[in-house]
Amino acid sequence: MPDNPETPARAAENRPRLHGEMLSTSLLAFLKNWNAYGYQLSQQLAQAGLPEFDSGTVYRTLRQLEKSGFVSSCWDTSESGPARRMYSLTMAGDTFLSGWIETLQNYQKVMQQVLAGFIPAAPDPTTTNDD
Amino acid sequence: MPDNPETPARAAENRPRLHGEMLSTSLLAFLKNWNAYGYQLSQQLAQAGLPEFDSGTVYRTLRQLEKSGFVSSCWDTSESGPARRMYSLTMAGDTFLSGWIETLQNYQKVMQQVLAGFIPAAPDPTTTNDD
DNA sequence: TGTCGATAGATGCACATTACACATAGCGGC
DNA sequence: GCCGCTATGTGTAATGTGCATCTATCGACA
Repeated sequence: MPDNPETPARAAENRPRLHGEMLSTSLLAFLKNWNAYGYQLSQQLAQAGLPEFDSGTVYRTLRQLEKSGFVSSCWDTSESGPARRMYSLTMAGDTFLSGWIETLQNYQKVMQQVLAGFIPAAPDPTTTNDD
Repeated sequence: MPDNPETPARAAENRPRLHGEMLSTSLLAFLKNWNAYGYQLSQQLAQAGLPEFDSGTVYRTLRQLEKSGFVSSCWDTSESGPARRMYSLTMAGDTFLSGWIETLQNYQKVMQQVLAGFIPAAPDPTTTNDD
């Protein structure tokens, strides 16, 4: 039994988080058909019903995606207000996004199968019957 | 454009990874209907078609899940060979898993809607037409 | 003019998470 | 004894993340 539920494991909170690749791929998805800038994307993530992401993390993630070659950016000063860094999806980003969609669908399929009991947890040689 | 594609961004590889909460929740799902131990779970993740996870990470993740109270464990010495740490899902783990499934489904729904063009990327006040 | 708030992007710091290599130990075959 | 497989774990460096904070533009308002 857990002796200390006071651990810094943020997963222990009530609200599940789907950070990491989830944020990256959400951003890529939003950029699939439209160009957008960070502030905009940050708001849309929240509006879409996804858990809120830290805006600093969003900006950083976008720069990382650019370094990886999945998006490209340029400054947009056509509107009033602070300049915006407009992002657009690259071919590499589109390819990566497709691969992710595949992986995600497989992941969800596995989850459903496991939860439905279609995948037994013990095809191993030694254990004849667990639990 | 990315000046240096040689960055350590492992996302630039061809194979998308779904680490983080994905590993935790996959483990919780496998433990939903059966008890199992780390070595077993590590193999089943690969057999299920999910990307391979580092076994050290699997063991550490299981300990973290235990600290969070989502799984409980006890040593199993009934079989020959090294002792196994048998894990089982707790009520808290089951609750967390349900919440995750919900979040995951919403995420995938959003991804599909975005990719299908149902969610425009610019409900903002200033920009009238991006791109 | 000066200040405030909203927009827009970015960084510093502390800590969490992860990959990779490696360590430990039980057991079977030779 | 030695090796390989099973089974679990650790050390460490790199990376990721949340939070607070910073810069800067612009409009409103006193």
